[in-house]
Amino acid sequence: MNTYAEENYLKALFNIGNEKGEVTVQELSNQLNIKCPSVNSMVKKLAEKKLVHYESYKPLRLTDKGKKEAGLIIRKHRLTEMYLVDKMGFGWEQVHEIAEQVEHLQSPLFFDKIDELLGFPKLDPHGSPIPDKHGKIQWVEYTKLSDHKAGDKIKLSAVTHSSDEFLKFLNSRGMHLGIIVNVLSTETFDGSMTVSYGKKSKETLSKTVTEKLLTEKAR
Amino acid sequence: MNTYAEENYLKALFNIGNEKGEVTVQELSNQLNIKCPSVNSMVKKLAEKKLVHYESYKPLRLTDKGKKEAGLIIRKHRLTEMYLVDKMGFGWEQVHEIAEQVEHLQSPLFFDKIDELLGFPKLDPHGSPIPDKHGKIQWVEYTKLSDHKAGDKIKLSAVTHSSDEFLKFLNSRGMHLGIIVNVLSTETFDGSMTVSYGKKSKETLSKTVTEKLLTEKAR
DNA sequence: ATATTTACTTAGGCTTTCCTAACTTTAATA
DNA sequence: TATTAAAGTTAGGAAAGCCTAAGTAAATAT
Repeated sequence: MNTYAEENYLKALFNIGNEKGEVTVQELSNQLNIKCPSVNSMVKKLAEKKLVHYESYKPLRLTDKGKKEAGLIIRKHRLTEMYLVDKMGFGWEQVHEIAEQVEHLQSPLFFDKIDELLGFPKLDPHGSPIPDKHGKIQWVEYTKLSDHKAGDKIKLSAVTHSSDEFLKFLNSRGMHLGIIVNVLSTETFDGSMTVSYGKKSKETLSKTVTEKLLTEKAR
Repeated sequence: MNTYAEENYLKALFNIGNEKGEVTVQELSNQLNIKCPSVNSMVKKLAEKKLVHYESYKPLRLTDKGKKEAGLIIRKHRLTEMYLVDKMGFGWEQVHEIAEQVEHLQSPLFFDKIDELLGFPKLDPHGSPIPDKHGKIQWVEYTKLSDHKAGDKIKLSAVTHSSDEFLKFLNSRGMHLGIIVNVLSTETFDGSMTVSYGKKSKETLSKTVTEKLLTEKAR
């Protein structure tokens, strides 16, 4: 069994690894708000537990065992988020903080029940895939809204960041998963994009926003 | 804010204090499975935080502040148990373990929502009172089944122990809160009691059991 | 009243997980 | 290529929370 601290490292390793491929000590340090020397020694400890491939001065990688254990923590996180939104009535901007704590609970019974009550969901409220019981993730292919061009008609299917502020921003613009977005124009200068969706006939979104929005072809 | 360990001490102090009035280092040690010297130093730490009245070689008592904070933890515990039973379909024998972990979550939002979804319950699934938002407990007057005599007709309203085994034992006998119990006879030799309830016309219960069952006058 | 048992306390140590300060290795730049 | 900057590492230390061994106070028994 891993400690609370170890679980947080595994999760961060997993998330950064998926975004950027390789994980550096410094990125882990930033993500976790823990200084590099501390990260360094923890990572060596995880290497001893065969959870991380570690070589001095080289980037970090999770082992298969590490990936599995990280996946199981993320599974608990995402199941929790889904439960909080679907069954308890929380907004998608409220659930990350709570799930961050609930994910550390040790009770297969509890999470199996959540899974069952939700009908074995495949995605969390932010559109992220929920790892299966073996910690395996079924990747879904999304394209960033920022990669689209005028005339494209796509469905908003996921967000890459679940911070409170970002999601509140989306709420204030009436944006939620499932909406159909029409790209009206793009601005090469700053990468901003003008779109229409739902009742909004014209909204301009900065690149900071559009690159955090993931889409699928509208069908 | 108190640590996880501190919260467990506060809770134990509160529970033992309510059962026995005074709390000794040794009882805390037993309850928490932590050796006396460790308990001693933690208790001194809690005294510095003004949560416990501490004098060398004297029994321990929670301060008002300590009682309040302990009450708030127990509130979270009992709200959680109620939620697990009422909203998630767990059995009353399954929820203690889970609530033991959930009670440490720091999220007023989460527990307020639970409270609301449950309709602001006053009792948990074991009949224990749920402390209010100020940590104050509304004591309910119960009498032990073991204090009753032949001819008494009472309602089973609470249990004093929520261990898995004890509750499974009650389940196996078809006993649950709310049943009306008729005391048929008592045995002075070993304190055992023969009762009828529901579809059971004759069941004998040992004193070990009857003194853990709390009753109200049946109306 | 003294001796013994029991309960509590002190002393010192260990592990986990974090820190700062001071290197060392690798990568980037001149 | 030599230098500098950046990233990673080692050394040493602190706080939390536990432990065992040994001592002291209080309660009990003789």
